[in-house]
Amino acid sequence: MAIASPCFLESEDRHQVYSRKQKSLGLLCSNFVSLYNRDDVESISLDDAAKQLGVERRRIYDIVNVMESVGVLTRKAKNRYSWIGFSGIPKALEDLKKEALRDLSRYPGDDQCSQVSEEEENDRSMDHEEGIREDKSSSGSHKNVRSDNRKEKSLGQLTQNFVKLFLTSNADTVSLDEAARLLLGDCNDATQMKTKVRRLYDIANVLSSMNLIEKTQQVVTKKPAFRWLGNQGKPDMGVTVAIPPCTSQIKKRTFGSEITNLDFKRSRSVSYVDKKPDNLQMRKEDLKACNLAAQKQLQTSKGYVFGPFQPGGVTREGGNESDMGRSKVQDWESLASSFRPQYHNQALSDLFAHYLEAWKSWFAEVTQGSSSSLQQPYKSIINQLS
DNA sequence: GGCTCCCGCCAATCA
DNA sequence: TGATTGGCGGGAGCC
Repeated sequence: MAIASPCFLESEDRHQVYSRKQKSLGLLCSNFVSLYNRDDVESISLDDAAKQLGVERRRIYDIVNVMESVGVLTRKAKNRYSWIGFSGIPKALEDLKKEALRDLSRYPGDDQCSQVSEEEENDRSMDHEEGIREDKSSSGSHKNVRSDNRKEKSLGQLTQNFVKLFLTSNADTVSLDEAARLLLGDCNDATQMKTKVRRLYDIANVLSSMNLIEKTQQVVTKKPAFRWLGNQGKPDMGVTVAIPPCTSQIKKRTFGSEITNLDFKRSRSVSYVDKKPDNLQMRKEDLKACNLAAQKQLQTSKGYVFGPFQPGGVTREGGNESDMGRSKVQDWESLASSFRPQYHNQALSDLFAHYLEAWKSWFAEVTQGSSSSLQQPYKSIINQLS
């Protein structure tokens, strides 16, 4: 991690043009991760983070709330968080998925996520957060109601509900409008929608920067939307920069100064997308399949978590052996014999090895009990790839 | 001109 | 009661 000299940056700042991108929450999140994603980091002071990153504390609250809700860090005390790291994401997502499924069984046929989440949110604040943020103002029901209402609208809770949409819905992509509508339930108030979408933009930026989702377009409408990338964690953050405590106080927006983050394009790592069916309506059988897929996630010795595997173009559910198309098998076979990638990059080699393993297990599952004549072409491919 | 989302006000909550 | 937390929406940058 490179931390530029603050004073150097400040002198450079004067010649920089104000850019929104340089101050985005996503970039701030990347810088935050660069700063703290180390083995020796246990405790994080928000004051310190704000100072190091050259942003006001308010912005740190935004990103830690989102990060906490996906298990990257956890609140320890006032102004203090402990760093868990990206290894905490799979567990948090698993918990979220369980909750979402529990919600579904509690509200069969109800696709209004907001309604589901309200009750569950209270459960979470008690057990998941180990009572740290337990509502201590238990005297007076009005206060409780207000507090719950506030919690319910929190960025962290909204993040979890947003993530649940991906974990349990059939949609490949979700636009923020759709997400806002689903999370708001029956409420169609334009102002509330606008506010909710604003918050979802904030959340989406942070989640994108953690590679949990990526921005894309909806196929039909071409509207901007987000696709779930899964919980592969964050392999590498690259070089980022922390910033200008030379300017002792945070000023109001002034153009051409206060560059708090350097702009850099992170190359996205390969994503391992969870299997996604077609529409946003949650159905029990889909959820079952979704859960099954989650159980099959493979964790490599490197700590990366890969999504469920299935060769592209093969329909597994609802298909039978003969449907798999012998011609397709022949194609793979010829491809495997003619194309042999050489990966000099260790990460790619690991990834390839992972997929080979996944392919083998998928093959074993699919061909279980099938005729040996059907098995033969697959075996041939595996042998060649090995 | 609509989308995106930074920014900071200020209310709620905490210590 | 001062400090911390964070919901909220105005409005500016971006496309």
